[in-house]
Amino acid sequence: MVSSRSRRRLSPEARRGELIDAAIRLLDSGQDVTNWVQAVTAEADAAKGTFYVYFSSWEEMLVAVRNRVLRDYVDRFQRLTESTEPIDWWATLDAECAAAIEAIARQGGLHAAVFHSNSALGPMDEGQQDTVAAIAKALHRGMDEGAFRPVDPHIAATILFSVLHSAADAIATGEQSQRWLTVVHDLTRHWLAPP
Amino acid sequence: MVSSRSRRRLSPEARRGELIDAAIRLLDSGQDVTNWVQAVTAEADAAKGTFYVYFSSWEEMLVAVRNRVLRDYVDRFQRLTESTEPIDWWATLDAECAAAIEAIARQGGLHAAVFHSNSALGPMDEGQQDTVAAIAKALHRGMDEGAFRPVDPHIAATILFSVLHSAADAIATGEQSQRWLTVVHDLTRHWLAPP
Amino acid sequence: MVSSRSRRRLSPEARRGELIDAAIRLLDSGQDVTNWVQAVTAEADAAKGTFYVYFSSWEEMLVAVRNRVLRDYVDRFQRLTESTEPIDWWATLDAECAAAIEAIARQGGLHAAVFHSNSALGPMDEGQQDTVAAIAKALHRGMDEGAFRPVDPHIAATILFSVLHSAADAIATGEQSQRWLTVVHDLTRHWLAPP
Amino acid sequence: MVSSRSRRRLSPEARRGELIDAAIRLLDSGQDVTNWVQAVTAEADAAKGTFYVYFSSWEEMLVAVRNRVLRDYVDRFQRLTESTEPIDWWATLDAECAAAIEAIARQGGLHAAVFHSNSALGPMDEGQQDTVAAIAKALHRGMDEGAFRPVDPHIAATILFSVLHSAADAIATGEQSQRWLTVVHDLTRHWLAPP
DNA sequence: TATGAATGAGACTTCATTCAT
DNA sequence: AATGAATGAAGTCTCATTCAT
Repeated sequence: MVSSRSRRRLSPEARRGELIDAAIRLLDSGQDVTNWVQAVTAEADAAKGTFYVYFSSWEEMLVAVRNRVLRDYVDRFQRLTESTEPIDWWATLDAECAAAIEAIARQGGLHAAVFHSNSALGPMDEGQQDTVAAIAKALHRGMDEGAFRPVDPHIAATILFSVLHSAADAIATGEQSQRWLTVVHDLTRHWLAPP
Repeated sequence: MVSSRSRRRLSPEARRGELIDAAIRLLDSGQDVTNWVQAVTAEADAAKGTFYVYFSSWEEMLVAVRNRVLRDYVDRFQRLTESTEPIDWWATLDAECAAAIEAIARQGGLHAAVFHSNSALGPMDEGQQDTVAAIAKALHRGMDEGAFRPVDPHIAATILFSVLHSAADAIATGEQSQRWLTVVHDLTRHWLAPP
Repeated sequence: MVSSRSRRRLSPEARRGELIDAAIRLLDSGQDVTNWVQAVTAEADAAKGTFYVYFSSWEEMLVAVRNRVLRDYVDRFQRLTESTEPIDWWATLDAECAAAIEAIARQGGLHAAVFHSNSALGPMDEGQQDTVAAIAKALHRGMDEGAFRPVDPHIAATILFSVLHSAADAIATGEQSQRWLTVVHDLTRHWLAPP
Repeated sequence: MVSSRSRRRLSPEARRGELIDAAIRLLDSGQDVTNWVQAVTAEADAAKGTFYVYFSSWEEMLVAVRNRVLRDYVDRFQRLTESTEPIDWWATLDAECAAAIEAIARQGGLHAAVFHSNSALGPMDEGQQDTVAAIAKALHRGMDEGAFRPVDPHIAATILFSVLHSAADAIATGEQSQRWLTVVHDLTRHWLAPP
């Protein structure tokens, strides 16, 4: 062993953050890790025991990762909903779809771990619900302003979320992103545009 | 405690079938099993070692389960594609959607295991691809016959598959199935009906 | 590693017995073991995992050891109580005291582990209670037959048990057994002999 | 969460004393503590590291606790031995027995920890020997003054010590203290009273 | 073919102790 | 003197898989 790490004393937030960062990096990398705690602490240049100072189990870390990942989405849609400027809903929808697909497809392993994990967190856990709720709120406002046809916003948001995921998964496994973007664009137009 | 079972001699196919049945029952039950081989053999009233007579690893069993589960779907769509009768595409689509959602929602754990499994089989594994391909073929014929608007059949099938899953997941976690069926119906109409 | 142990297949009772034997041997040896499961399985020429086939934790093994050790005592006193022969109570008492002290002193580590363990088993656990009860019953009969002064049999048995332990501990740490035997003899005479 | 404590500066003796007090409180409480250093420092409202400023290991703390606990007993018997007043030996013996039983029974966990500890300190460790020696000395003087029958004082003291412990254990687990006191009283009379 | 006792690598976790601040 | 974040050796336990019967 070469890199004799010397005790790095950090503030709890900093260390916790470094651990989460390391976990995201590994999750994202798609490597086939079996010993996650060991791998993450190595990646974060910390001792194995340090992990358990901040997380009482690997599950708890997954929750933290999930929260950090979803926060991004929630924030974006929240800003949208709270904005007082006039919004070009269709341009925004297209942009968000493209951005989401691109982001998910890029960090392949991460999203699989965060969303497809068959761990203690069931399908549709809290974090995911928040995201869907944020999307629903935005759609709701778009309907109020007449940009979208009235449909159940919660269900529509859930479907949208799921479609974007499909697209990203497909793109991540090698399908052409342009075709998918076109189809998604076409789907949203036909589905949500007012007559 | 003397077990009532002692060397039940079965034909290999029968024994293998019993093991798969047992696995499906357990997978479907949604119980939090950690020790799968042990649980399945107990459920099938067989000894642990017997498992390895028929499957060389747990992964192999998962493949067998997956194949059996997907065969259903594939068969239905195949029959549709091969039929020479005239088909009422919209009635068929509605019926298939409703049936799929109902089936997936009912057997919650099983589908999670088969589709969301984070095991060696990646997202969009072979079995799933077969299913999607079967749906795509059916959609394709529907387009040829003018019932559906022309869209990329593979992508459309993938999206449909994913939407049905979302619906089933939502229903399984307690949402009202009627509302979802309505929205899915509405979505397919607007998306796929010719102008 | 040299002694490549080859899979020895034993009946569950035999294997369980071997493990308990090994545990008793080690406990008795007084060695300072930290990793008991590892040490016991090595001593029993078994794999570590085998331990957990028969005991779900080290505590459970301790209970088994305790039970086996105490069974001896209980049996002896039971035989005494159930005998229909006339009994020379004082000769018997002296003999039992000497035998008990000798046995306990000989297997120093074992009794310390079994009785002084501050583990989940509180002081005066079930096994110990059985032993005391067996002694009490014998004393009771001795009183009935007029050999002993009437005293509370349960309390007297408890005290006797504890005095014998003290004696054995003292002898095990090097004190002269003859002096102790004399004092115990003298104590029982004065305490229990009828006026 | 900002702790209200911040660098309470105490004199070394005071801080050491607080730590021992905290340890005694916890040991006495009978709670099932696994993490002693952590528990004691929390109880003493000090930081974990502070423990090692005053004790170089947990064993050292146990020694300190033991010394403080045994000092009480030793002092009482020492005073007895050194007193020049005439002593009513039987009244004193009864009183000491009752007091010891009561004290031990009350602080159940503490005495178990101090006397039954299966730690590095064997049975009959130094502290216990001091106590027994102090009792022996008192008995010795009582014999010299003709109050007690001559018996080996060291052995008698050891037995007495052990009997008192039995009584306390029994009372602590719910038996009636009055019965035990009576039997102990009766035992000492018959055993130690001159003819 | 069927069995189930046996295996052991390795995952998970703890906690006394250290040490930079 | 006091702190508490960091450490890592070492313990407990699991479970897919093997193999003697």
